[in-house]
Amino acid sequence: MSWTDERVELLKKMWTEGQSASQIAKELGGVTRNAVIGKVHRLGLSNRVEGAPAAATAAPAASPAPSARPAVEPTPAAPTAAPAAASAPRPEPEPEPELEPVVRPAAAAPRPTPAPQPAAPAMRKTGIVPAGQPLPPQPSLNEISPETLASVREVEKRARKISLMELTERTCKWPIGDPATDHFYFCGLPSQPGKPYCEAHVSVAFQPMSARRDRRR
DNA sequence: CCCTGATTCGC
DNA sequence: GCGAATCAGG
Repeated sequence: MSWTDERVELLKKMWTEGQSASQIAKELGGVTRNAVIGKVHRLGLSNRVEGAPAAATAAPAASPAPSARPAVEPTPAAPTAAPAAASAPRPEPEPEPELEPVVRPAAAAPRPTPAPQPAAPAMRKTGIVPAGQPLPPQPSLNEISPETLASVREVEKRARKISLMELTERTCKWPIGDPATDHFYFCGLPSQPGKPYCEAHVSVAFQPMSARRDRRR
């Protein structure tokens, strides 16, 4: 494979969108992520802008780049979409240590069900969508704090939007959209170790008891 | 171990 | 120019 104009264009597009090198490599096919990264650098479109959560601690000490350093400042303030939750004094996006493993199958759960899965994943288990209601997966949004909800919506814009077949042990399996339409897909972002969802979705699937509060409806 | 991007250097 | 190997960090 070679870097045809079309392939380079797709590379630029995906890189700009914030896709990872490996994702781009998979999409292009015939190249490894190394090839993609190498190309990215040669094209000089390194430092991605926008809400780049990257910050991969580049050049810790040795950066012998003689003249390849445009001396571009890494953006003073990088609000990595971290809308500090309920008046948080500290900008710590880290999950509270006291976070109870209380599972909240948001989608209809009269009583505390020990089922560690909201709904869609359950579907995955049986491979069958309960014939009853057309849309069982989506959690009842009225029980989630507006902060978290906003954060999730933001994350879902960046979702990889992968298909069922692309799910792996480490991709977020949170369903997005209506399974009955072609606008359905799975989050696909990196899942938290040992959990089926990414950080954002874990936060809505597993909530501290304290965060639970009735919302008028 | 999984992943990320960065850099080097032989081709 | 290319990209595997390697490095460094999460």
